[in-house]
Amino acid sequence: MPSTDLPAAWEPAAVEAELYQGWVAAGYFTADVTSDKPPYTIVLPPPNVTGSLHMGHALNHTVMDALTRRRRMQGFEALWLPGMDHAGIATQNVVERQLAGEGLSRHDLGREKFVERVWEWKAEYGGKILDQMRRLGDGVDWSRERFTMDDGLSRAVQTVFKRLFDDELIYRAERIINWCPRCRTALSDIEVEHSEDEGELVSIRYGDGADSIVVATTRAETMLGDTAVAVHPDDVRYRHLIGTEVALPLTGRRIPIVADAHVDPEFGTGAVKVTPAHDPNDFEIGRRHDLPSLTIMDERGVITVPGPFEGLDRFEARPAVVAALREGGRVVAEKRPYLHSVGHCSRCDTAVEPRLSLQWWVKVEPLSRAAGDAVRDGRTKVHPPELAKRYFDWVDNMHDWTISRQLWWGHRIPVWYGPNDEVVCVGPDEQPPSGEGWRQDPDVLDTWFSAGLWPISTLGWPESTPDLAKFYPTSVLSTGYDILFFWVARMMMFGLYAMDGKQPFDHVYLHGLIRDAQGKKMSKSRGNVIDPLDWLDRFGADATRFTLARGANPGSDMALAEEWAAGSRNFCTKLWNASRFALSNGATVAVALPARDSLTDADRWILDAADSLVSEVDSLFEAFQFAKLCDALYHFVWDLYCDWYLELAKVQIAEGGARADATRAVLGHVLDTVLRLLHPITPFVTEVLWKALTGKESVVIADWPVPAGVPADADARRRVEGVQKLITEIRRFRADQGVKPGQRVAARLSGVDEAGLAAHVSAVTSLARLTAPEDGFTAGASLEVPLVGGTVTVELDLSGAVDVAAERKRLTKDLGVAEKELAQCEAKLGNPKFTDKAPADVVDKIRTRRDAAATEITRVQARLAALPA
RNA sequence: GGGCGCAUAGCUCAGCGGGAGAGCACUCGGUUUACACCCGAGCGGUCGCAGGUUCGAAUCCUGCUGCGCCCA
Repeated sequence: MPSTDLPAAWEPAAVEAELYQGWVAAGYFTADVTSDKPPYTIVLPPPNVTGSLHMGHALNHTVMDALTRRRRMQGFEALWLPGMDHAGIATQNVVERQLAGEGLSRHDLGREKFVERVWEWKAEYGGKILDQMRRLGDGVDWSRERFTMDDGLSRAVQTVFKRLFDDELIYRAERIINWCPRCRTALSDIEVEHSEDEGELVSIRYGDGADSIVVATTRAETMLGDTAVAVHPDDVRYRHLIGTEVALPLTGRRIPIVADAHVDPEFGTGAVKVTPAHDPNDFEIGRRHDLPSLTIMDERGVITVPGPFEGLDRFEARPAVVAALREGGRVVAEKRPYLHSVGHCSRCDTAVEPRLSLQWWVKVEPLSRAAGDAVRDGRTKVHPPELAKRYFDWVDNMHDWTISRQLWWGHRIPVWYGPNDEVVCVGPDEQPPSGEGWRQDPDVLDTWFSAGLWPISTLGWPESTPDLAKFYPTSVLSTGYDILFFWVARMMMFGLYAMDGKQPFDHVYLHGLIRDAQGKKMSKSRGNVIDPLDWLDRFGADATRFTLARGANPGSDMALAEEWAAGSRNFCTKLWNASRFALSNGATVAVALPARDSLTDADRWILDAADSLVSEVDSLFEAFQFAKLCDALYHFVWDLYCDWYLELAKVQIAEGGARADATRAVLGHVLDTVLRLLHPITPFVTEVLWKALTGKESVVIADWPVPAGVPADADARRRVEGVQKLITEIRRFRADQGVKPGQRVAARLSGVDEAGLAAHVSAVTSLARLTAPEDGFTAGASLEVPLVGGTVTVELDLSGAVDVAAERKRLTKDLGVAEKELAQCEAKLGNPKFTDKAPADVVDKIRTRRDAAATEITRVQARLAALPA
């Protein structure tokens, strides 16, 4: 029946792809660097080239898209810049696995061929996520898509490395680092995840007789590399042993007993074995006491000490060493299982092996201080602000950063070593030294090193490009709070350093983590992962996005389940159907609305509500309150526009003439406003509907709504709310009396004029399914509805027996509510401390409530008394 | 071990000094001319526990219990 071109149902799958291609083809997302508009920039935290879209991405992308789409509509030159990072370890792992399938290792290919192979892999399989972003509707500027291994970005990496090197903020040092024996590379602290694992604690006696000493360890095999035993200098138990030597079991090697204040005498026996090459604390002890460092494993974690354990993996060597010690009577105690903290590689979950090794480091202190200061002095604001503390805790206590990785895929360290131990760092336009004996450092840089440059390198740095001038600093960086340290801290450090102290972003928005319906973390092993692609297929992009945005309360995680997405899909459908109704009834978007005084109460009420919705959505957007703004929109569309205004509009349109025309204009105006407000969150359905409503090109480039600035009509609102209450009470009465919802009931209203609702009788009649009283009308039942202006009495002809029991139950319930209210109010007013100390307006309000409750009680009691027995 | 956060309706969460809210779920009724992905009406909470501050506490403070996260 609707006389519109709109299909009867909203079917996202049928139109989303085409709409998206249309937007891209129209160039809506391509930022114009020559524009006079103020810039608004978001760089996408680059997803991993090996990755595919998960719910965390979907949430983050929804946020960024909503922010940029709104700003674009507000007249900003909005740039949302996409791209990917090269993910050194992950990508190398993927390609090595592929090679392994062919029976090859990367060493069989050699470095150059291997890197070629990675590029081939990227061309064929990499960047799946980019297509998935299109399905989500991401309004990114594809013309500016970047990859961290691109020439320009690589140049940025080399440039900043050289600068840091020359500023002595990059150095090379031999230290204990986190080593992944599977990836065979160093990891930074942040790439190590700790968990409480079951292991063993073995107590071993070193030396014999009175001079022996017992130490405990969870990594027994490391005793092969012990070069001392340490005790606390004040520990009377061992004071006589300090300076002596004991024989290391199994090897017989003699090692000293040293005194070190960092040993905790309370822990275990108070004596610790010292393995400087395989433990960070021991390394420090070794340094203080000038102990040798014995490396006992190779890069795969295989024992290299000549003897019975040589060639064993560390986890095979551990029980073998314990067994040998046990055999020699050296094991004093064994505790198994023993729960202790173990570090794991964040990429492959292998237990990290602390390893002495020569690596490149960033001296972070001056950089991290600047990164902290930018937030401290408000140049960059963190949302929600509570998380700033966590940021400070991190950047203010940051350790130097290991940036070299023993990989082939990545930015190679631009340092050459000469035949006479020369070390030359080469800048981007410099020729590396050549000749006999010169070689480049074989390692590459941590992926986060290039990712940290992302906000500047993508805009063209180190060149002074127009993009950089126009779009830097960026406006917002959005990411999950779990990777605050990865993205935010590093981008801040490098951005500030490279851009002379200009912060890389004005705002940092940190969203929560996605969880399942029970609030549990999603994980493959739990089997509770929800695939956003599945939702995109089944519910559409808009529903997926709305669900995510609606769950995004600042600082807190969100639980997701299919029901949420179904609810959002229902919301889109509701919007669709409401729009079909409006359009089929001739809703229009006029240049100017009819004069306000020619409009009805309902018209003014919904226009005022739409106006305040605009203000509310605006301030919520500014505060990154996505959940609340979604709720506000949902409530307005469903509970105000659909449930009430559309129903009232039916009555007004039925009047015909100017009234109907004005109603069509209001219907269209409000719908237009709502569609534009919703567009940043649900771009697809709003696009189709808005084009149908306005006939214009695209809501993507429409103006963002602004409040009309007309003072709200409080009287109209009061009367509409009175009408609503009256209708609801009649419906309640009908339901209690078992009257079918569709059945029309003859009714006589009185007191309507006194309540100021004379103009609304037809609305009440229509929405409460009433008919005018005719001859033979019998007022078999009646109800009273107290309103602000007066009480309206409704007499109904139920043409049958009144359900007295139901009526008594209803009235009794009403009485109970009123009595409770009265008791509460009187308790307060009877307390002189309350009347003395509470603000006058509060006391007045309670008095008013008390009086209303008292009146209501009298009224309801009278009704109850009048009921037949 | 250090730090942080959370405990409000069956579930997921808002509210954070003056009348306990939302979505979903649930119950009842429904071919009402946009919509059953819907309409109408309902049910449901001593706001974790114990103290304290206040005329007044879900809301502020202290302690406890339970859960979660980050760091070591």
